[in-house]
Amino acid sequence: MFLSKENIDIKLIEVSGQVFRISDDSNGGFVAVHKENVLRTKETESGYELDCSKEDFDSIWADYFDMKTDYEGLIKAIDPADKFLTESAKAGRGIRILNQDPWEATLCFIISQNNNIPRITGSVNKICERFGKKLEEGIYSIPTPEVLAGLSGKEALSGLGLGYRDEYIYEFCKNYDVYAFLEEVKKLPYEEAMKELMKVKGIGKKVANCICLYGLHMVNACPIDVWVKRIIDEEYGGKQPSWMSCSAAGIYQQYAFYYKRNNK
DNA sequence: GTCCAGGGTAAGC
DNA sequence: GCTTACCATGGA
Repeated sequence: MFLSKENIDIKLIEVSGQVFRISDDSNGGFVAVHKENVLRTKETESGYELDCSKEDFDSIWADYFDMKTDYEGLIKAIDPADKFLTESAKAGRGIRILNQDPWEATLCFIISQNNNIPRITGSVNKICERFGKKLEEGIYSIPTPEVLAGLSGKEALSGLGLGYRDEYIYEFCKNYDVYAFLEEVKKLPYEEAMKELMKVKGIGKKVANCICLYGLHMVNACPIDVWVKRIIDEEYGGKQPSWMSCSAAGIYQQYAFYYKRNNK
């Protein structure tokens, strides 16, 4: 089906640092993997040609791409006196906060700590290839927590570039009923969800905020990493701007993160 | 060789 | 509560 390019830009979403399961394909399009679904898209002038039916789009991908949220309205609500956020939203218009699978977001953002985006993507691809389910030629799902819990030890995760994070992943899968745990956390208000997530060894404040934002779609969650710290220091004189604690903080954070990392 | 990357833990104060 | 050493890895 055809998806009109109204406040959605898959290229920007791909490079915005929120997801590690969208990639370029060999002929100018994109491949997105969500749970065990694969979506191939080709960009045209006015939108995207998607290789799925309207029924599949409505039941699977519309929620994934967060089509119900009014991003245009959020951009209009930005204080015009805030030059940095205004510029960020202008540059990042089309970015949306995906509804990733909660376990996918948890795994990817545990890997993300003290790491960089190309390396994170590499590790995620490798762990999918080694332990995930083959969906198509060269495309694998995120491995289930059960599969990882069934390994003989964290040593079975070596060679994936995980570094010291291998233990965090293995122990979490071993000690928790991961899906049930994340479902319960999703029902909690933000502050309590953060508290529960941070009880897990390897999940601190920043990673917990990423799980809340990208996996549980709590868009008030505002992950503060080295780039957002830089934004606070260099763009706001060291004082955290009020939008970082508003009800859509995570969405504005995404525009700002993208702009700071790519354009400045 | 050093520095950095979407940080967190544990130990020390 | 707040600092600090240390953690594994590859690219710049």
